[in-house]
Amino acid sequence: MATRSRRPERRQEPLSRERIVGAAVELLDTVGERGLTFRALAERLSTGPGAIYWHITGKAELLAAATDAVVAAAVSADPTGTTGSPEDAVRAVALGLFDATEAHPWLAPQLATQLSRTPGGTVAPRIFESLGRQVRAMGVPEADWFTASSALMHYILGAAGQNAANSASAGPSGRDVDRDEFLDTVSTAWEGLDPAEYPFTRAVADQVRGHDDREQFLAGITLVLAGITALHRPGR
Amino acid sequence: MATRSRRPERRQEPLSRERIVGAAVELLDTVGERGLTFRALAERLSTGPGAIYWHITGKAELLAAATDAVVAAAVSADPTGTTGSPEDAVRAVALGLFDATEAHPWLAPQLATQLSRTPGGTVAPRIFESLGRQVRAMGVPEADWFTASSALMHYILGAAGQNAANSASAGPSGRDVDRDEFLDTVSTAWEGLDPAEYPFTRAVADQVRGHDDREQFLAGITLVLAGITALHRPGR
DNA sequence: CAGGTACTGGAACGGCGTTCCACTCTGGAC
DNA sequence: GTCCAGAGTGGAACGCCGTTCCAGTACCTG
Repeated sequence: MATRSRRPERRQEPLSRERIVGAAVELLDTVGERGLTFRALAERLSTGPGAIYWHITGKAELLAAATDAVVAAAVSADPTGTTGSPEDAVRAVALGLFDATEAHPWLAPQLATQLSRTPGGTVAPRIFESLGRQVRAMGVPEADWFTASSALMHYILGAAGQNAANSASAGPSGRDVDRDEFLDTVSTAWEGLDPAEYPFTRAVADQVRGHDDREQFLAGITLVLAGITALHRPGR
Repeated sequence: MATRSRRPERRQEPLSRERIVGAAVELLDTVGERGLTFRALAERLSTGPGAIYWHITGKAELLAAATDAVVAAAVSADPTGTTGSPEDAVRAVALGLFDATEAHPWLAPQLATQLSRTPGGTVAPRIFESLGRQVRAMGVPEADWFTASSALMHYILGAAGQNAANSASAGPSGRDVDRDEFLDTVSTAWEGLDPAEYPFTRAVADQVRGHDDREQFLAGITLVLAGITALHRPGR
C-alpha cells in the first residue's frame, strides 16, 4: 500500500527539525523542563541522541525553537473577525500569550531567559510586531511608537511570567480547585509576614484570595492602555 | 593575636549560609550562571562540595538565596531623603531593580524562574511592598491597591528582564561602546526582517539605535503611573 | 551497479548535582 | 583533666546529563 516507488519510508518518517521541536514541546508539557533530555527525546523519536544533533545545534537551540514555536502559535491566533478596536486587539494578543504561559508552564522562565540572552531572536519581534500594529492603529504618534509598544510588551511578559505557576499538573477538572488552593496558600503566606516590615502586603493579602488571574491581567492591560492614551494620544 | 581562648578559628572562618551565598553571588557575577558549580564554590571557600550541603539544601535554594540577597539590597537602597513625591519613590525602587539586573546579568532570568516556580518566596513580597506603599501614598483607593501595585511590578520585572543582556563582560570603560554596538546589532537585525511580515518592527528599528535604556525604562514607568492616575485616582 | 552523500544511532567522555561517610573539632559533664 | 556526643567538614563515589565521535545504513546520481 502507498506508493512504494516514491517514498519507501526509511523507518517510518524521516527525522526533521519540525518533528524534533514538536516532540520537545510535548516533553516539556508532560514532564517539565528537567524532563527534557536528549536521551528521552531520542527514545520518544525512536532514535539515538546523536541523530538529533544533525538537525539541532544543541539544547539552547532546541529550547529556543520550542519557545518560538509556541509563541508564534500564540500571537498569530487571530480567531474571529478583527472588527474590534485596536485596544481589543491588544487584549487579544495579550491574552493569547497569557494563555500560552498557562498551557505551557515552562514558557515563562524560558521566555525571560531567551529574551535576555538572545535579544536578536525571533521571539521579541513577533510579539513586538503584533502589539505595535495596534499601537499605531490607536493613533499614537510615530515618535512614541517604540515607548508605547515596549511598555505593553514588558507588562505582558512580566505579568505572564508571574502567573504561570498556577496550573499544577494537568488535572482536567480540578483546575479551579488547584487555583484556589494555590491562591489560598499565597494569601496565607503573605498574612504571616512580619507586620513591621510588610504592612502593605499584609493589608492586600486577602484580595489575593479568590481573585481571577485573567481578569487581573486584563485590568493591568487596561491600565497601561490608559497611560498610553493619556500621554501619547494627541487629540486629548 | 586575637582572643585565642574564645575563637581558635577552626580553619579561618566557619562556613555559614551567609558566606556561601556571598560567594555564590560573586561567582555568578564573574563567571556567569553556568560557572556556578558546587565544585567551584567549594574551591573558592576552601572546602569540599559535601560541606556546603550541610548549610544549603541544594542548587535551587542556593540560587533562590542569591537572588533574594541581591533583590533585598536593591529595593532597600533608600539613599537620599524620601522628600520626593510617591511617584518619584516608585521610580527610585524601579531604578534600583533595573540597575541590579544590569549589575548582575544572571538576575533577570533567575527572577522570572524564581517567581514563577516559587511564588511563595520572599522576593515577590519584597518588591510588592516597596511599590505598594507608594501606591497607597498616591491616594489610590484600597480596592485598587492590588491591581495598581501588580501592574507596576509586572512592568518593572518585564522591562528589567528585557534589558539585562547589554552589559557584556565587565569592561570598566568600554561599557557604552558595548551598549551602542549591541543596540546597533539589534537594530540591524530588525531592519533585515521580512517587510511583509514585520512592517511595524522595521519602521521603529532605527529608534532602537542610540536610545537610552534607562530613559526608556523610566518612560514606561511614567506611562504606567499615568494609567494609575487616570483610572484609579478618585479626585482625578 | 558503483560511489557519494545525507542521515542515523549506539558508545563513550567529561562534568555536573548530589549522596555518603570517615573524620575533626568543640563545648559541656563529671 | 578526661571523655564523649554531636555539629560540622571534605573527599570519594554515583548516576545522569549534554555533547562528540564514528562506523554503519539508506537513498540519490550517473
